[in-house]
Amino acid sequence: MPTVLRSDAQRTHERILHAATAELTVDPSAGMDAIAQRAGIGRATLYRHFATRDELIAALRELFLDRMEAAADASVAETDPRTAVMVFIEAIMRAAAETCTLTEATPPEDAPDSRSQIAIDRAITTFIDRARENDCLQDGVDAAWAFTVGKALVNAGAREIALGADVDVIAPRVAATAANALVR
Amino acid sequence: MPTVLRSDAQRTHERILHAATAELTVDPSAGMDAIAQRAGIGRATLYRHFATRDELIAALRELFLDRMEAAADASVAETDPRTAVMVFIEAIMRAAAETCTLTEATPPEDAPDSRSQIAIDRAITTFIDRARENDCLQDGVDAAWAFTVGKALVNAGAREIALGADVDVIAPRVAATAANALVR
DNA sequence: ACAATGCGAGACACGTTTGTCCCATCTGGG
DNA sequence: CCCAGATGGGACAAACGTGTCTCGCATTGT
Repeated sequence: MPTVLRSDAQRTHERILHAATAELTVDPSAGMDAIAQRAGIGRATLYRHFATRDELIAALRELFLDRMEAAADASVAETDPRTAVMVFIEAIMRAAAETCTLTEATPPEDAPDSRSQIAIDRAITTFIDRARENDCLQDGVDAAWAFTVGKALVNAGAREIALGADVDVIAPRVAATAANALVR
Repeated sequence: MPTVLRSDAQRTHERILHAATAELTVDPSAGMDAIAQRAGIGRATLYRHFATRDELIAALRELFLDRMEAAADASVAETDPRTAVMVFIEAIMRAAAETCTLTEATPPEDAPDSRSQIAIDRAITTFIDRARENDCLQDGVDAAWAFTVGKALVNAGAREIALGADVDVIAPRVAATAANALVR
């Protein structure tokens, strides 16, 4: 694998990311064979792009964290708590539908993920504090629970989409549901 | 395996159900080895109680559907939509924590599950209709979405509990969050 | 106490998945 | 045009999970 990819190889690379997202969202224990097949490539080619299954999953996770970080930054700008949640969640939802997955069976492990995790935690904390000030937080919601609920709903939405539902109908719906769940 | 179990065998049987619930909730692709280990028994013993992994999962599913059916019946009695959701979800949540799991990677498959599935569908439909009449349904919520959201939240809660959280704090919290998400 | 039953541990065969390698073939960019 | 780079397919070993079996030891219930 040279340092720069040829145009067709780059296309393949992205097709893999997309296929892996869809396949793993539907079945987190999907094998390399199933992923390659969905991507419409040979298994050998898949291994040329990602040496191991773990490496592929790590790449997906990395990509997703980037998108999440961007969504976090964008949502901190929103002053209204409810709008902030909706912007944040909808962005994440669309990201999850395109090229990424949340770690389902594999929690944050023990690695703190340094980089993006921090930005996300900060965004959530900011949102919680702001909502608390405005007294529009639902009872019993704290940062940890907000994260759990958001993750659960986005995963559910991603699953729907991977199963054929339309992003443009699911994403706003997930955002609205999350907002209702967390904010008064 | 005789028709009636000896007292110790019955204890083992329940320890298996409990351990399998916890293990599979955390990692849906957990192997028989991991389950046996968490139950504190040998792998051979596990196979004496459940001939195959599928059989174990089917038993779990069956148990859970029973509990869900009971919860459904109880919640139809509630006239207030919000209360109905909370009663329903909290009951399911506690059931999921004890001896059962929702099918994560394995959707309803193609088997309609006849028996309990019907009672559950009926409960959800009843609730939706009633809520719509009272005009207290959140925008964009229909039966399918209510099911998806409920499932996602209960799964998330079950995961927290399997990871060590207290049922008595999680169950009401999940119920409240689900109610907020679905009902105005 | 004793016989039936349940249990743990380990060995085993089998199928599936992972990851590697090779070779023939196709394709993109200079 | 041409060749380095990319791909597909197939063969392969190793690792892993499943399910079966056996043997010796512990527990139950009478």
